[in-house]
Amino acid sequence: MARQSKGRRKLDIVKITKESNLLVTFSKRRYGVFKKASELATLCGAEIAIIVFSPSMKVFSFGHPSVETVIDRFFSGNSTQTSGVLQLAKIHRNARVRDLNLQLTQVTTQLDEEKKRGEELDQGNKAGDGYRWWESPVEELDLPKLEHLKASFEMLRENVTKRVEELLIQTTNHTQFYNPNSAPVNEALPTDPNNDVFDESLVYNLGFQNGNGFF
Amino acid sequence: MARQSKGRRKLDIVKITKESNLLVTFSKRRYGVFKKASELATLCGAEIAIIVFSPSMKVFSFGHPSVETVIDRFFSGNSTQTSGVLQLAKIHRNARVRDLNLQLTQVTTQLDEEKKRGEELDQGNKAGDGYRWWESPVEELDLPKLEHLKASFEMLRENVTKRVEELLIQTTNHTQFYNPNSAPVNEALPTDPNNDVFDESLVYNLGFQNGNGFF
DNA sequence: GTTTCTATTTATAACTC
DNA sequence: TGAGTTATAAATAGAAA
Repeated sequence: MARQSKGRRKLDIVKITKESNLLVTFSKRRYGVFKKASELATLCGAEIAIIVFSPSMKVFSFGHPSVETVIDRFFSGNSTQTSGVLQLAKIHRNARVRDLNLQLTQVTTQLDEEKKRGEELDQGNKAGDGYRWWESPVEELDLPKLEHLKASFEMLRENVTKRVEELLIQTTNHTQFYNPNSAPVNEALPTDPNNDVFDESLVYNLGFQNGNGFF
Repeated sequence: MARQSKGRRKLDIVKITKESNLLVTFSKRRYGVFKKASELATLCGAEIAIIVFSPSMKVFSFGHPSVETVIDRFFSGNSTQTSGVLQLAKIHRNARVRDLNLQLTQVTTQLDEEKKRGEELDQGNKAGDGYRWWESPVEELDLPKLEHLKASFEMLRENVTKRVEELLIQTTNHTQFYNPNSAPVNEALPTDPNNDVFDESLVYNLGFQNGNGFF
């Protein structure tokens, strides 16, 4: 007699093309991830926050003890009045300066190697300040080096972004669109809990029930 | 010959008491959750951010395309539109289109002054092979250079992120900054799995006010 | 703290209703 | 849509290195 199902099939981890399958898979796997997270929190007493945007940009979240608590802690849990997230990001960054210093040293070594390699390919133009080391391939880097590189990159990017911010505020009249020192000007966060996108996800989340107690 | 292992045993989802086991389990399951998240992102084109605090309050995070991007979008409450630094970049581009020449002139003039001032402070510090130019004051760079730099960051970011994910799961371990004024929460984790919450976090999130300007 | 090696338990892809 | 089924792919507990 014919099998009802071929059972679970191996699946390559590449974007699912078939829309219907993608939807089902997203739903199942999101559930799976949340469940795993819940178990991790319970088993190990860990705190965890997960935010997921579906392909259709719906929001789903899981937090133990709450998303806010964890994210707040992520940014050093030192939120003050103005410019909350920005301030927290700064604090967090400052907290890592010591580590970054060490990392930068290692990155320097790595970059010197890249630089040297680049010079072999283009003797005349790649030495000195003009050498665009960041365009070099990263395929041959190992994980620790990449993490160092990334950490350094994050700091530099923040510095540059901050500077661009300053330039914009100083040299243009667009501060009404973005002013890090004032309250958000748009509908950034609704005040009414019954009137925002999170509630929608809440409704979705409440639709789940399982025996593992993560709802 | 006796079996080396009894194989996987069923495990109740309650807090692990044996310290050594808890540690091992945390490590393995954290990896598992991150991997699942990575697959979800790849398979479904979803955006996802995870932040985990270990029992010892070390931080681990995973994000696709980045933790910052997802959190930023989450707090902006606008899942269709960019905000924060991304919005800044957009505004920036618009500003350039509208008034490129004037802006550049102004910025150039302004930066020339700052550059001069910076050089006075930085005399003789910039030469040499080991000069870490990315530590130099960003104030000395002009707008075009900053933009090039920023674009390069994005490229590097993508390369590195992609590579790291290939190598498995990006696991960023920050050293947590303790706030002496805040009470430790990890001890208060419920042992009852049913105390885990999904929906409450969504409500509580509304208390987190500033959704703009992550950087 | 991590990783390897099994034996099992779980998760889940494809299908059905 | 959402909720089961089934056969198989994956994850992982426990022991040990």
